[in-house]
Amino acid sequence: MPMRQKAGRAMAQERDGDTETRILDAAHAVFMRKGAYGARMQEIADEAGVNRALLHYYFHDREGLARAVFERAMEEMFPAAMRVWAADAPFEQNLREAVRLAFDHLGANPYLPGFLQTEMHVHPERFREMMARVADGPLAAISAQIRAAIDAGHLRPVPLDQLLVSIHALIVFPFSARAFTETVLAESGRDFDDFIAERKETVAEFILRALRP
Amino acid sequence: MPMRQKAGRAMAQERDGDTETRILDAAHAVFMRKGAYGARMQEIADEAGVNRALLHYYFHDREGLARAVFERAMEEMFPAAMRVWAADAPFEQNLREAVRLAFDHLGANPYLPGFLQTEMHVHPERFREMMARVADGPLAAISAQIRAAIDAGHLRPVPLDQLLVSIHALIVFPFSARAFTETVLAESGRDFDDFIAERKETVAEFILRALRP
DNA sequence: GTCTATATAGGGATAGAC
DNA sequence: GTCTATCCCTATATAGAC
Repeated sequence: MPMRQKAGRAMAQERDGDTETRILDAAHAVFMRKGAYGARMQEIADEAGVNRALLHYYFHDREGLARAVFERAMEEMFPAAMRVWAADAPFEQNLREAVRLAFDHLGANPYLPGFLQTEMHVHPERFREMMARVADGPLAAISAQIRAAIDAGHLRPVPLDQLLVSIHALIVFPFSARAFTETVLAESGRDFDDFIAERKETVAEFILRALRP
Repeated sequence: MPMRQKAGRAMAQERDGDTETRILDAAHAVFMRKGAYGARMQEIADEAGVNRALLHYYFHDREGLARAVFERAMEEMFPAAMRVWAADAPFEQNLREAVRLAFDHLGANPYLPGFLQTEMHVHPERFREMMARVADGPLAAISAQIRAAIDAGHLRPVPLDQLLVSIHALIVFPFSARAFTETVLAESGRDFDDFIAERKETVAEFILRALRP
């Protein structure tokens, strides 16, 4: 139902990219702040510097917009991970690299996990479908490497699905539950970015030690 | 602003508890499903078996209702944890017990983390204030025990805040990111409840191994 | 305390001009 | 492609009867 004719270049607002992209970027920004639910179409239009009606012209309705933002975010998350686990390096090295990469990406998009969280709660079907399309590759690659490392005796045998969830939990949770994290940090008086920078190193270590045979 | 005169007992709908409690329970149930944002007041009223106007009578507005549900949920979460960490047992034993307890509670309220997640995103101030009131005690108790165990040489020295976040991540994330978890489980064809039951045992083990000196 | 009926606002979506 | 103007619906919130 959404119609996207990119034909004749626009003339007016040439600030960054074409109008459709500007709207998408604006929607992304607002959704990160307010969530896909509490975001007002007006606010998105303002942020994009266009009229509310244009949002409907390009994305039909709020759902179309949410879906587009969601899909682009997912597509950006996983291909990067894909490359790491495709590498033919030892498990330990790949893990460290993947963790570092994930933290860099989330550090640059700290509200992404919260948004995805909400989306996955409101539209679990869409999320699963999307995951299957974009994340099955990387997940399979990680699984294969873990299995191989276990078989080779480098890692303690652990249930694969538990480990996959644990790895993601240790990376994503500090962001998705940011307010919780900050409560903990209030004690030590530490800065969130600081905490994340340190975590980038300690998490891989934590996982590897837990997996020692 | 919310007014709660519990004076004269009600006469009609006596099904479970007084009306205020029934409304609160209903709001809890609906919020778990739809989130505090997408929930309709009508749906809550239906679930409680009362009229929409009564919701306003007791809780003034949707925000008041959300706050009440949120506060009760938080107050139920942490006192239980409190008791465990107050026990004068070895760290390892307390950890296993606390993990088991947490999983039991979340297993019975699987959508609670998602709800809290959203609340903490939309009202970070309220969340922090609430955390300070209800969770600082338990957190301090855990911290003290970990520090003592490290000083005694039973645990590898690790940054305390990192560990606190990691422990909670490993427990909460599978629920808060349930759709993600289920995607992972789709591979192994396993059931969510099954996965959680197993996790109750493996997570403590995972943490303790990661902390070996 | 609990209901019915109603005021009111806010926002999503569309029609149509330019 | 982009804007203005408007329709319409939904949900919240209140007033007032019982």
